[in-house]
Amino acid sequence: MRDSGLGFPPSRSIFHTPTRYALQVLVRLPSGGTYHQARCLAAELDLPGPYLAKILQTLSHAGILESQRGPTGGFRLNRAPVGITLKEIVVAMEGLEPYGDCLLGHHAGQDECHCPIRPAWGVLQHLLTAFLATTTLQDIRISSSI
Amino acid sequence: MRDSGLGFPPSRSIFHTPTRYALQVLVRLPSGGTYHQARCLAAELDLPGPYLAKILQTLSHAGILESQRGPTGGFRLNRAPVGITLKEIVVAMEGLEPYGDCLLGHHAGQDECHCPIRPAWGVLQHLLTAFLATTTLQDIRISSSI
DNA sequence: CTATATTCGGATGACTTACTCCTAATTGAA
DNA sequence: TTCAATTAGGAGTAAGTCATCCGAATATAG
Repeated sequence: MRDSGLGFPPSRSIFHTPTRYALQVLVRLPSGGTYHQARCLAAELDLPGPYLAKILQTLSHAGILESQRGPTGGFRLNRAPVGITLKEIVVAMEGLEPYGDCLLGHHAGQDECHCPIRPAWGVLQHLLTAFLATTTLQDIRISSSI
Repeated sequence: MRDSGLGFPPSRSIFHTPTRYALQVLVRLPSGGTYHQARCLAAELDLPGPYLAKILQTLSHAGILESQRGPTGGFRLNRAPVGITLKEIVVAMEGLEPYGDCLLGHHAGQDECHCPIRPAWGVLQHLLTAFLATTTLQDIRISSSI
């Protein structure tokens, strides 16, 4: 690959790293029952332990996970998977909903930007936001839970 | 907005900043004629001057722009706008094509990942890549060029 | 009550991204 | 030929992201 001279990364992901880590854990967490320790989850998914603990803490503050300290403590889902959308997870991890801005960087609202790229991009933008808003943990759950 | 404790940004854009700057310039550059100086382009678009110059340099290396030094020098499109796709611009600025990876971070090819999120996400992923590959500068040109 | 195991939360360090500055190299014009 | 204007390109700075570490708080088990 050519070097642009600006130091750009070799790949682009649609989500930030903490969001991907959060999703990897959430799709494997069983819907109820006992608590799961951050360290064990990190080991099973081969993720950096202390960093994942922070992420679980963030999800806990957002009301997506429930935490318990002490022996037999850990994290578990705070609600049924059918009630947790991708959008809620992304907002919890990254702040605002992604795809809100114009492709060119205009900060107008989703339907207020009138630059020529909008007719084509607007359709995709609405599909993306709908995808995040309607897809729940129930839809992307993994059968072989931890 | 709540503080996640991880220092996440207040907004998410689908492209990196240099890519957005590049697009802002490219949609306004007339298809031929004289050269346009980096400083003037930056002033008109209210973008950081020396940084935009670097970006124009990158676009020049990628064969999207043509550059000329000295008085009356500057930058101009190297080809007809109909032949320059969004994908080419993004690849020039960011390296690889975005949206190649799985939402959960699996690095398998676009059709090789079999995690449960794929059926829903795969459709959107193909729409996005098609959007980037088929949309050209001709489609998003701005009438009131600089 | 004590010891142990776990989350909580702040501080800190590396690495990446965004941006600036300065010195060449090159071109056009007087 | 000389000078001024412009891009070329590298080093350097600032802010953001990713990740680790450590002590405090809390809950369970004996």
